[in-house]
Amino acid sequence: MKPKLNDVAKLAGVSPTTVSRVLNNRGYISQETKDRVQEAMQQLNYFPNDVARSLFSKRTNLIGLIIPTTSNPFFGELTFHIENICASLGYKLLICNSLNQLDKEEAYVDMLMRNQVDGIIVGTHNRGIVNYDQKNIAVVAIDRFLSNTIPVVGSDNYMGGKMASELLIDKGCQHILHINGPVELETPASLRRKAYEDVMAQHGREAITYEVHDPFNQQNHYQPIQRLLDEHPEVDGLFASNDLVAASFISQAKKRGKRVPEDIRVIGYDGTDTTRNLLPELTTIQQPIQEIGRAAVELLIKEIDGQFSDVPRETYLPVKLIEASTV
Amino acid sequence: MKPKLNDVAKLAGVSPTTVSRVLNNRGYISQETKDRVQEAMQQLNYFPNDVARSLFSKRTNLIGLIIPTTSNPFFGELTFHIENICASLGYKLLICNSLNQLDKEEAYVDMLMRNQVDGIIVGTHNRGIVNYDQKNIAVVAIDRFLSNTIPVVGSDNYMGGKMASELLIDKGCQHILHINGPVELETPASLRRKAYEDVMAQHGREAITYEVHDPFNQQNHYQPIQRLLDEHPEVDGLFASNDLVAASFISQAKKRGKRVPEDIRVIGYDGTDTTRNLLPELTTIQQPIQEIGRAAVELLIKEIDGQFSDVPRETYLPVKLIEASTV
DNA sequence: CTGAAAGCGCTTACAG
DNA sequence: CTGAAAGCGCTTACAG
Repeated sequence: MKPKLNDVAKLAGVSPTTVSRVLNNRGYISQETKDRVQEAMQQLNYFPNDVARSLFSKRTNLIGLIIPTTSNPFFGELTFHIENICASLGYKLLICNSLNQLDKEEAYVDMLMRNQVDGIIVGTHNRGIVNYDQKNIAVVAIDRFLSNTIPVVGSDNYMGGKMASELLIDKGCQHILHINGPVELETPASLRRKAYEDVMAQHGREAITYEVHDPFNQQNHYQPIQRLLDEHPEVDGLFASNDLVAASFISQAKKRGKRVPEDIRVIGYDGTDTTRNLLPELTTIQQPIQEIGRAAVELLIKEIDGQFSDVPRETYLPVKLIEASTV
Repeated sequence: MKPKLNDVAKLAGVSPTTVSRVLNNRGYISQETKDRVQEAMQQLNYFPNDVARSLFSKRTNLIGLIIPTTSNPFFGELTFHIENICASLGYKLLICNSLNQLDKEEAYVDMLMRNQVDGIIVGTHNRGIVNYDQKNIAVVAIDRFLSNTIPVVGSDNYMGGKMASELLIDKGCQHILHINGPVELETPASLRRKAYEDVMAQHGREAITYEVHDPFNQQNHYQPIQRLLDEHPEVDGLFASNDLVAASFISQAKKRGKRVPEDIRVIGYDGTDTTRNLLPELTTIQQPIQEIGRAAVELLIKEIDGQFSDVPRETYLPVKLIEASTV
């Protein structure tokens, strides 16, 4: 059987109270008993049961992370950074891949609540249906407005969309199209689209956006891209709202004999390490993923600690243009 | 305050025992009290505290997953599938990115033990230093021999290495080189290398392997690949032990004016969805990631349930050649 | 400096 | 069919 605090107490010839005290380094204890207790712990190979501690303290140091899927490189890297930062601050991560499915997200939130997590970081699309406000728990959202009170962290989407669109203009493209996820005004990411539309308007161009329904599922890229290429054979510039879609577009365009960048210039969004490794030719707007993760965790912990007033409602971190050879 | 079981009991006018019984649907209870209790739970918005339950049951339904990093597409996808399968079986995943650092891995194992996880899935390289055998906990390893008793799950590495090497031979390559991680005989993945060496020997060729020290860090690809290209300008076939290294190789070779596949044929290993999306040209050996995840979880749960005799020591799942245009 | 008691929110024998 | 009691492994007032 696993040794428990009481076993240590007996072996050391002290009360459980005393063992707890040396464990938590709290209160006055003579060096002698401290040594004796520590030796007993060593001898028994004792380690404390955090479940019991949590029951008492009402703190689990557990954080729930709900994202579409770690399979996606952006979320895979975000998860890595968030976990890393959590670990350095003494928090542990419970991971939930919702695939943007509402029923799954709800089930995950229930699970997290029952497990008494101290807070939740949400990076999914649920059209605001899951009501986090009523849950009475610390929440931070990544790139998504969940409610009027839940803080949002993300990249400077408008600036990113602007930089991408203007770059295509500067390169002399005449027919610049855009591919994005489903329109949802509540998402900061739709600002990428807004920026594209604004830039087009400024230059007297028509803004044409095609929608990919679930951008995380590669299967779903095919159809809209085919339609786009069919309906707009004149396209000579494309801004995709994420790198995977940009990659799909490039493949399909090449299959039609189009050359990139000679015939069509392409720019993506995200700039993950994985994309940079696998497709270094892709010009893209790079999100500061580590910083987004850090900000999300730090703000969440402030909420957990009750310092709500220190938490800004919106935090947008700067993006960076990575110009490579598809543009 | 969060309502607790006792609050429900009071509101329903029954004992806590009864509430617990309807919660767990155990024992005989009249339909009437059942209804009354359920109504009280609804009214108070009650949900049970799993921390308290775990303390009693000595079961957390928590599984720890230790991997190098979810940033890597293989591990990102593996994590997704593992979490998915866990969720469908009522288990939750605590994620640990060790970056293959021994001290981190040890700290994570400690943390997991204190949190009373029911089992651990390990997918990292630690040269067998962390002694999982002594930890007295259910463990399954992904592609790694942790000890004589810990079950291993992985792809059929030898077959994969053989298929890759033979394909290059079949395509007429004369100078086939290999890039792999650090040699460590304890890892099943070194079978990819062994297969390459065997195939070369069978065809009277010299086997030449270059090592990338930490294949998960793209920075580390550069030097060995440069050396390879400097020292073996005659190379006309390359088998890389993972797709990211293959991608790095292709980029660097192209910068030297080499054409792929005309001058050098290249084949990778892993075949993740992300690679298939971003670099569909890459010929690769695809691992059955979902099946690996499923097997790992199912075996772990068998261990947790004490059915140790049903758990095979080694499970290797079949790989698949995906032939595209780099070969 | 140290210990006995009560309690964190549940569950399960044991009675009735 | 239902309840009082004890306990899961810890921690913290409260005494001394």
